[in-house]
Amino acid sequence: MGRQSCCYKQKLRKGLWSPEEDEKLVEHITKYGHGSWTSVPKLAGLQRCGKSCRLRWINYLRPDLKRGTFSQEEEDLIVQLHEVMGNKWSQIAARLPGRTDNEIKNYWNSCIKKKLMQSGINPSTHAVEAAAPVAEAMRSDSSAPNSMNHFPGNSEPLPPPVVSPISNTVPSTYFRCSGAGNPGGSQFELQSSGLLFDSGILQWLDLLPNKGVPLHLSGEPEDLKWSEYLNGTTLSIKDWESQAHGWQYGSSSKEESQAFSESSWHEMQPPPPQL
DNA sequence: AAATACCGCAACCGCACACAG
DNA sequence: TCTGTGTGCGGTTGCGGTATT
Repeated sequence: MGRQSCCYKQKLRKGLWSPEEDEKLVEHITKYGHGSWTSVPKLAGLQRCGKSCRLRWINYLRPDLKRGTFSQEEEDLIVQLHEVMGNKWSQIAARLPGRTDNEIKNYWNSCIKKKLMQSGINPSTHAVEAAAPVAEAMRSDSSAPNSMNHFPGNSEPLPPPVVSPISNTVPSTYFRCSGAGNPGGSQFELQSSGLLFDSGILQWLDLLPNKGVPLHLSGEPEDLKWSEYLNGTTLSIKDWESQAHGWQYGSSSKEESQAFSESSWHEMQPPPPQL
């Protein structure tokens, strides 16, 4: 027999929040901050447990929440981050400004998962299991490059392509690469799991210590250059972001990063993402 | 129009961890 | 070192809206 919930013990309200409750909670936190969550309901005059208040605030009432449907770029980023982090929704959410872990989790389970499965991709492993899109065909093609900076049939090293997530394509973990070395100006696709991550290019995602640091999504003028990765001048995403926005991130210690993501978001909001 | 199925999302549950006493 | 408390996280549930029959 499991233990009873905190709400049961204290005979507190459960279920959907009323507008009045929301108003009380917002008013209290706006005035005093949340401090200890267990004391919030008492101080705010709510018949709820602290946990419930915390969840309501984080997932629904926070003023910096974006709401609305996910953009294609957000979806792309979620897929890429999930490939690296797995079901670490809070860590993924920390890199998507204005989105909550719960929101991302729901979106993943209700939408992205299905899309991936329809594309023959295992949403857990991100491995291609069925119908092979272009990238998979390239992978198994003996003429396919064994190094990223070569194109099939071209033994010469190539000028750096610009990498950006493909929009409106499924699966979304593919990158479209274009550059002068791309014969005929056509585009080819690489699957991130097979090439970008395996080659170490995207391992920085793993290493990122800064929670709450939004990733730059694709777009001008900050597209990543492969040569920057290949020749060792790769910026960490932190440095890159700092340079791009002229904004220095704080400490990377667990405590401070947590403090950033949890309570200092309103004081240290980074520049809005270039979506 | 009514019944049913389906889906998305808000909220709850329970576990793990950190920390203070 | 142990214990209790607070907090955060991932998984799951169930409600309400919409689509379909």
